[in-house]
Amino acid sequence: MQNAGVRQCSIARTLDVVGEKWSLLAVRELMLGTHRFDEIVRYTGAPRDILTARLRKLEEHGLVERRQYSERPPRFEYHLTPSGKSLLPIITTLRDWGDEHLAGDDGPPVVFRHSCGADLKAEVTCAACHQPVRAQDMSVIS
Amino acid sequence: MQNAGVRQCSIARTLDVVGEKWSLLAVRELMLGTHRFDEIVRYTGAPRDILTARLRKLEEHGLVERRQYSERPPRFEYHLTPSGKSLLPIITTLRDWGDEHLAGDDGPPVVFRHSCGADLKAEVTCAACHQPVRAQDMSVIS
DNA sequence: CGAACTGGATTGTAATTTCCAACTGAGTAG
DNA sequence: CTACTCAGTTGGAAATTACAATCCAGTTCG
Repeated sequence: MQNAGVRQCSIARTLDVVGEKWSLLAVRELMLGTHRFDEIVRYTGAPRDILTARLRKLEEHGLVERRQYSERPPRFEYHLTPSGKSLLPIITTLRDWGDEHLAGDDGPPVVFRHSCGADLKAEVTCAACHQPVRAQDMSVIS
Repeated sequence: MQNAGVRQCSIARTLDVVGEKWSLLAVRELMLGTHRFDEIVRYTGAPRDILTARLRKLEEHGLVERRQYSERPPRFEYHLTPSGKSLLPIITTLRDWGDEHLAGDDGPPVVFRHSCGADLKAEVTCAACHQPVRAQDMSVIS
């Protein structure tokens, strides 16, 4: 047997679906309300053919829905499914990490507004005790 | 000017650092307490040369520290810096999404234990109102 | 009417990256 | 002396990506 020892886990499985360079940026755009192919191309900078492939893959996995909004000429829009929308925590934690650790010397960050009125700054908390989670507070169960 | 319109944001910047296939898996291993090159190779399944490149890149960006723990023979260990440890929310949200949406035919092997005693299940909450964040509760500020 | 333009791709080719296997070098164990 | 380990490096094939050009079916402009 080869490949023995490779850790099978949800992290790896998730990365297989959304771990490629342009996938999460496309998801970002869809969350931001961009739904047309050409706009996603423009705002992400992705090569058109790669973006096509990524959108198809996201569709296959049920994260994205391709909706025809015009029959003649055939025109399509891309929308996140509930499954795709639930990537929000991933997007926000990525954004927050970048905000904190990479110089935002240029351009306005992507800002979400939460329904409570504040700009959304995510906190990761423990579902059991509701305290913010820090690396030093956790250990591994092998 | 070309490339006009590409959205500059923290999400893209973060993905430039940790957005490649093997980077986050290497970070996962380091969080799990794996610190030796060969072990990381074994547990992630990454090609050795690619892993070398990824670790170097993470080191460049200050997420990983390369420590020599034996001079003769020369032996090294990799450790997360505080900056690297702060990727925890990203890792946990990726894991949680996978747990929820991708068939875990073989259980969720990577489990963190929070200091409160519970298995860590992350919740993303709004730092202002402390309510869990859902996609429909947020809007975009362009 | 014809010309240019738009959205949504597909295709072809070149450049780049990835994968894999083999090899290196400095030891250590038997 | 031989085998084995760690921590990579190297070389070449295979796969993926980038980028530009093309296509098609309308729509709008003049």
